[in-house]
Amino acid sequence: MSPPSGSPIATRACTVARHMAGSPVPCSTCAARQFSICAPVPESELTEFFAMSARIRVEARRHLFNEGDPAQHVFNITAGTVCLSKALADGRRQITGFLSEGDFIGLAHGDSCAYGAEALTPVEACRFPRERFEQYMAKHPDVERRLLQIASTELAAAQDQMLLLGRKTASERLASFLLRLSDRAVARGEPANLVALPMTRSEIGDYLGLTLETVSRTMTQLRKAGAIDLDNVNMVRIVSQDSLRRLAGTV
Amino acid sequence: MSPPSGSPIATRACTVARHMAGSPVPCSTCAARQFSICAPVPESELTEFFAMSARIRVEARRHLFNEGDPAQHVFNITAGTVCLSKALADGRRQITGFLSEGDFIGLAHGDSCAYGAEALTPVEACRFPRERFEQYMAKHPDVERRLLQIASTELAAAQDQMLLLGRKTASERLASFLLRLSDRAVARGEPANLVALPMTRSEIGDYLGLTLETVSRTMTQLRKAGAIDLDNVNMVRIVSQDSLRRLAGTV
DNA sequence: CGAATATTTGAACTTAATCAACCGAGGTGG
DNA sequence: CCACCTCGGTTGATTAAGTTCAAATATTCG
Repeated sequence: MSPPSGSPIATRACTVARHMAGSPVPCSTCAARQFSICAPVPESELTEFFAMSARIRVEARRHLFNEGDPAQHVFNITAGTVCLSKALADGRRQITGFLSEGDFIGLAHGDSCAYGAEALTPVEACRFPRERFEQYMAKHPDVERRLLQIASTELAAAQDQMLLLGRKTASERLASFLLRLSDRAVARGEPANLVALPMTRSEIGDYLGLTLETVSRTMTQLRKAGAIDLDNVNMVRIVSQDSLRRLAGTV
Repeated sequence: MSPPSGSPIATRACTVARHMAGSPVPCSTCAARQFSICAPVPESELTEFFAMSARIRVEARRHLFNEGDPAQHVFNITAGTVCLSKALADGRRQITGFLSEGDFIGLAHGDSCAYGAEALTPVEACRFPRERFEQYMAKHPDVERRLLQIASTELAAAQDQMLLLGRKTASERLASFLLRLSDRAVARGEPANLVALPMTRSEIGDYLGLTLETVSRTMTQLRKAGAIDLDNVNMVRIVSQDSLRRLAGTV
């Protein structure tokens, strides 16, 4: 499913940095990814970039950081799936996004993390000390510009999600969700009609503002309506893009 | 309510530009505003900035632009209140934010506007041609950096809103909303306990993912609970910050 | 004053949440 | 190896929160 991210890379040679070197060989993990921080950087400055990066691995179910932690690092995911979430005092939580290879974490930070980040699968990531990353960024407007692009894209996605959460019905939410995952799959060169769900029903619920039961029921509805099929619990086959799109309203 | 924004300013001398000149006199409309694009720019480059700005006025209920329009301009609001919204085909809509003096519109644009912008009150704004603004920005990393800050702040706000829309009850939503407005009021030097609502119940509903009836009923609840009082329909007096905060959960 | 618009309140209804039972796959230990 | 346990998922019955439809009351503005 994911590209061969176990390929021989020096432990500290993070994929972001490699890509930034402008190497003609596209980086195996972050190449052409929508959110990855890719910008050409002269070879001479690469050492500096290498020096501040570290490759980390996080087991499934472990947290990269928690809501409220001091914001010490920024990350570029190179493998696996991460979810970002905010919680209320009584435990209700909202997942604000699912991230995978090529996605960047570290925007929207003040001094402390405004959200938590949890690995849903085993995760690999490049980690940069936040402060040094920002100093570096200040010297490289290209990187800053790329980050502004990323932020703008995320903002647009957040607005779509607000429309979904505020105004869509359960089936519209789930249909929209599956279509987005399908688009993502296409963007990374996978077939459009086969959507993997690396997250549980409960996590989908926390993302869509529903309960896990409603997610399950709605999944069954979509199946009975002939829009999707479940190859297994976490592999959805989209049978009819059209009916799914009609069910979704938009996005 | 709003600061004296009718003070003598040359028609094309937009407040953003004035502030950017690093004038010791703080700009009457965008000074110290959280989202305003303020950065020191040498006097010599000011002409260029003036040249591309225009001061516009928009009547209440009129649109600055519609969802789907080609994205031609960016704006800095200098007076009045604007709402940004996205709609579904059948008319359901989600308001993604209320903006007022000092707020910037123009992030998250692709080639076309991802959302519409409507004046809720008479509005004044500085308008910049998008393309020229971006060229200018490219030459001034300071402005770009400021915009990244803005985007990050908006992203954090969007995540708060997702938590609100996905997981909070009606009274928690309304309480959170009033507290945010109160914080905004404080930020502009107004009293914390007196919150003006320049928008209708229906617009509040479209922002909070509720119907106008639920907004009205919930307002009554909060009043009966002794958390707020209604001086008139669009002026809320916060009687007990504490109970409001307790009702809100967070934010 | 009167029309138009916004708000409040009421009653019936709908959607999704809650509570609860059951199913099935995967892993553990006897 | 198999019984058992756990965890995630599905399905059912009931309930609650908020929507919808409807009517009455304020408010604004010409």
